[in-house]
Amino acid sequence: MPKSIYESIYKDLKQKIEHDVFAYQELLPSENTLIQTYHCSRNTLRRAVSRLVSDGYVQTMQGKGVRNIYQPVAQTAFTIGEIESFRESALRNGHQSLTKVLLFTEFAIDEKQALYTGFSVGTDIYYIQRLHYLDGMPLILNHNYFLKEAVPGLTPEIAENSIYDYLENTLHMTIVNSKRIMTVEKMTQIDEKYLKLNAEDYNCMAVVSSQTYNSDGVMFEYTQSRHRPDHFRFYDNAIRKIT
Amino acid sequence: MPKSIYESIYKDLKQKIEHDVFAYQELLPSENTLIQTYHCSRNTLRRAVSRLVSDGYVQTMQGKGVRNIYQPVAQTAFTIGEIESFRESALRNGHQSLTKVLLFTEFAIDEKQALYTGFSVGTDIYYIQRLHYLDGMPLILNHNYFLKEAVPGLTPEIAENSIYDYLENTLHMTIVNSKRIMTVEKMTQIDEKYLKLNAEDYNCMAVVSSQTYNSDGVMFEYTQSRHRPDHFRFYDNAIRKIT
DNA sequence: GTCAATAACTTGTTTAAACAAATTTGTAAA
DNA sequence: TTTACAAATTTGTTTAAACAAGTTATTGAC
Repeated sequence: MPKSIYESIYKDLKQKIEHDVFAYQELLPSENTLIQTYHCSRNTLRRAVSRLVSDGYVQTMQGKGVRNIYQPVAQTAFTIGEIESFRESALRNGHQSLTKVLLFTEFAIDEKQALYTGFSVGTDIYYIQRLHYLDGMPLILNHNYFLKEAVPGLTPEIAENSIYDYLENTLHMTIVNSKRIMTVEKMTQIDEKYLKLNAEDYNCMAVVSSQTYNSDGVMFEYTQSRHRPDHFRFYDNAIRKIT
Repeated sequence: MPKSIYESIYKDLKQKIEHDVFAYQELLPSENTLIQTYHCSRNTLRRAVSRLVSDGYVQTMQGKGVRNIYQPVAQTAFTIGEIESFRESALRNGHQSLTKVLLFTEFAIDEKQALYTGFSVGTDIYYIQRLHYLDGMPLILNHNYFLKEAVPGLTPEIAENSIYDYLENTLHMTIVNSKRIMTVEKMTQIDEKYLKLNAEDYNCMAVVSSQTYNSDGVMFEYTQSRHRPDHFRFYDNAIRKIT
């Protein structure tokens, strides 16, 4: 339920673009026209449009108009590009998801871990290994490090369902942003074992390391997601920066 | 040279954050304070700050303030995250770059190519294969498809230096945005030959496929960049979307 | 001292207006 | 018809103001 005007306009325009109300390469109605359509101010409309620009849906051209450059992406099994849980992504793409908890433990961060996680030495952590299945096939091996004091009462049962659901709906935490780094790494024996891949085929994994912050500005999670390379796809839209 | 006020404020704040004028997890001065510092309106200041949010540099908290969450990333040889040429990226990270043209030809797009490039069937294209070296080591094998009518007068000599330099400074084209998809693919014999990797080590490549648009809303380039997996790093910051 | 209400301060949203800059359209002269 | 100029249309930038919503500091009653 959008709580602001610009969000609802953004969602409406986005939906119209996705459903071909405006053809590819066609110009959207001008700002003045859209202002009358939505009965809003120019700023509010422009705020909505600027988000479509960030999404790579449209492109604004001074003096000309706003061009629709949206083209639907061919969906593979798992496509990421936003902050969403495995469950959400699976649902959105119409797949069946299952999560198996391999390990659920807790410890304090040591010096080596502090380097790659970003947590301070001595921080108390829940460490969880989970295997995510999509339509019965193991796709992602997750190593989660959750800040213990920020995620009280976490249990293996919750981890088997959706931790993010617990965070947002039970603890009422708000997830804000997530810094992610994508790399390619050698497949380990653990990867091979759980993802049932033989290294003769692929011997690499797509690895997404992320640091996630809540609305208090606290980094409460570090996660390394190891993806089956043949079912991995990362989408991004970049806007040319000003020099 | 920033042409607008919000850009110069953005750059100044960004530079201050990178140079530790504000400590990690510290609050930035309040909007009112910064307005007085920069002698600008609240909207202009907020516009600058919102870009820092997009960059993952700061996080705004209603009622509290703006928190610095910037942490410098450990640089590997090649880090991407913005639209920039190989040359630019190499320079920025203080490395020596060299580009070798392997193939320079032209043809019309067929049906198969239309599917993955996004160009229409029959479109005239410059097709270029290039090998990018960083500090003497071959890192990236590029397959460029340039729209011929948008890039007139392209030569192998230009391709050996910087095509983007030619586009921007000679043709005065403005590059606006780029849709990118990151995947992991099996190493081909061509990859193996030119990147001098033996498949016993890594047998995969990090592949970035991109469609790039100019300021006229024309997709003028499709490129597949095949990266050596052990020197590849893709940085991204995601902001939680509204549902 | 403790607690609750109030005030002050912070960021978030929205509107209105003016001017700038780029493009397209219309008009009039050649 | 063509050209050149002016006008209209489009997006881009900036300012000002008002109110909303969340957090923190202060005040005052007990």
